[in-house]
Amino acid sequence: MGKRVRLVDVARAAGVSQGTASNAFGKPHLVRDELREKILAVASDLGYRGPHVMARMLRTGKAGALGVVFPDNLEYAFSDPVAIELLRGIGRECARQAVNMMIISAENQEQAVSAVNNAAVDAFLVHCYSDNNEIIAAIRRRNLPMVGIDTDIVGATATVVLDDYEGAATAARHLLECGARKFAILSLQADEQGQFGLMDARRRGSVSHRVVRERLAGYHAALRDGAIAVADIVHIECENLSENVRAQVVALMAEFPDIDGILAMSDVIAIGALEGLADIGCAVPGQVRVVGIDGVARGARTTPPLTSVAQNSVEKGRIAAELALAGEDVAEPVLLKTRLLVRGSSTDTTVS
Amino acid sequence: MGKRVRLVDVARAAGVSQGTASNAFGKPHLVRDELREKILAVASDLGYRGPHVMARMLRTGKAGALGVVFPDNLEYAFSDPVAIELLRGIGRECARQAVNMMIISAENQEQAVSAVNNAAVDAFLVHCYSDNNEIIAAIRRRNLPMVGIDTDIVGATATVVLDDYEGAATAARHLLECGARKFAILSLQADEQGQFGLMDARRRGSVSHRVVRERLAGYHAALRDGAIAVADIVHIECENLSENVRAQVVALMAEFPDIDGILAMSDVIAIGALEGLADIGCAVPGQVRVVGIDGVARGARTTPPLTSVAQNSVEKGRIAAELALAGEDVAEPVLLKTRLLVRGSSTDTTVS
DNA sequence: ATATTATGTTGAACCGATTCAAAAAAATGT
DNA sequence: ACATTTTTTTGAATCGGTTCAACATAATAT
Repeated sequence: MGKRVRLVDVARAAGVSQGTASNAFGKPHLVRDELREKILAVASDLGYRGPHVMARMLRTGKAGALGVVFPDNLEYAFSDPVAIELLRGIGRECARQAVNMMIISAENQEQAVSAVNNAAVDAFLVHCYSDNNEIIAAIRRRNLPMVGIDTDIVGATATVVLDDYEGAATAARHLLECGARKFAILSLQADEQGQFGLMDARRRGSVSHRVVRERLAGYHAALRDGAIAVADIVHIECENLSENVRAQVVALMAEFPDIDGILAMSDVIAIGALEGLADIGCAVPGQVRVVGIDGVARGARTTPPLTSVAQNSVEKGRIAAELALAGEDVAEPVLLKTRLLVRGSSTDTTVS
Repeated sequence: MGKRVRLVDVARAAGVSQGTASNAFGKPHLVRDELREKILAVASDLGYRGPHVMARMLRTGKAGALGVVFPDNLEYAFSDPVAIELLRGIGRECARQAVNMMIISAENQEQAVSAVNNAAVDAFLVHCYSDNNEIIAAIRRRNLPMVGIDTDIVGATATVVLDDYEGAATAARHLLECGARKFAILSLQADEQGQFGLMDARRRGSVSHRVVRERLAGYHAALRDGAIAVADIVHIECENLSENVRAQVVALMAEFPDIDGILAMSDVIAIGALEGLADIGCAVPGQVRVVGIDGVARGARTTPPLTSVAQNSVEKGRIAAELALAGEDVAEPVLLKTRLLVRGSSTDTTVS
């Protein structure tokens, strides 16, 4: 049970100063070849395992890691297809910059705060929907670069968001062109708690999640331009889980059988809607037309294939990671463009 | 641009020793309430951000993080459904134990070695298929607990694997019962390089990936019991990507039109096979029966739904994380059981 | 041969906490 | 009032490196 061999032990054994021994490992070009090899040989003899990671971090102040936080829901990060794409993009940029990826994990708010406080990282990436959050406050206290994804966090170094307004408007315009006149909007949850079911005007007026607010505004603007009154739209707040939406849509169609256009704020929701419509034998796109947002891979395999306003989540994650690691303030949010992906759930004509 | 406020500054300003100031943060019960509140107040006034993470790590030697390494293929970790389930399980256990999850990321072998060397973690989890690897050597050098998933790593603290032999045998027995007599085995890649295409007996004899070796043995044993000669089985080595397998299967059926049973070593491969069979209008399960391994969610939605030998990858990840964080040597590999999930790709009778 | 520049090495300061034996203060028992 | 026990507080040692100004040596220029 000998003690760990330290750099100073190596230096002594090799008869050099500690500074030189350090350079032999960290800045090899500063040490004469012959001497460096001797030092390395001595180190190897002594069983030195190389510089102690934590000691190096303390001295240099660099952790070599990017913190990734999903405050809303942590298990969720590994089940939602969009979150996984985000992670893939983050991972890609981390690999490029030779930085590790620290996923902050916790079971509850309190634990998350201490997880944030104990994370040895150089910057934080936060994916969430709104700001009023203990965890965000803890991150802010760390005084490290912090980049928000899909949300405006007050005091963030940078923010990366989808052009949600325009994306939603595109979806709505598309359904109008396809001939839909009676719309249902299947919203993502509007705030931390979520009140699933019919969404009245008051609730729509106090949406705290940026994504939901913007998409709602985009839908409404486009529909108004198509001479649809907002009051005639049915709004439903959904959990982002296909299974739950499926049942909600069955109920929705029972109550409002004349609905012929469904605007879903995510593909997961849209897929749930397709399943629900299939359950009640409702023809898509014959009777009801459906369009989602995200453009997830699975949408290509549903029956009918899902029309969606696609985003590039991998790239979103990558850019966010890049900005976080750069650490420089970016005043304006980075706005990512969407792309309409027309498939069978909105119109028959484009059967490939 | 003042310097960072340190604990010693707080201690001085509050008129207490540094030790007491430290306790006020880390071991509150050791400090008189009144005094602790005063220290915290002074700290807050001075703008102290709380104990420096890296300094604490250096002193205590605890990183509060679990390293997760995917040496074979890093982008892959976020695209393979099984790997994601594994990550979910690891995340779950990390959350339970209030430990963060450090994903080691790198673009190449060399970078990965230094990523491993720079990771401030308390233990490593390695998911890969074989041992002869620079990265594994680097991890071993760190002298931290190391748990292998799906592979035997020499010198690992513990190993968690599927009961691959029995699982494969189950799959083969099932197809025999369904009446298949002429078999193709679609193998995962056999070693680091992978030689995709027909797999001759020599190559089958020198498989370095444990998973492949075991599953092959399991298939063969069961088929031999069913009076099928190994020489009559067609072996194909596949990349674990549905798209590639799809084309391989089209070619396979052209060359061996009498094949009526396909044993796929993963569901991703099996799904590719279903697609390829659909391309050439081959009836499943009428003409060819297919069974995969893994039991991924998507298998429930293919046409026909995929029969598979299911494993619980989430639990596999969770157990591995638990063992890594415990850090105690476990001599025998932990063997996880499989469960046959009969669906439409192997037999018509069980249409639900 | 001497001045100048480039290269290699040294040694002490520093990064910022936690820990623990010992001292001080407060509480309890007789 | 004194001895004993318990609770608080202290202060210095320690974790294990990296950095940088200063010094020494070697190489090149004049």
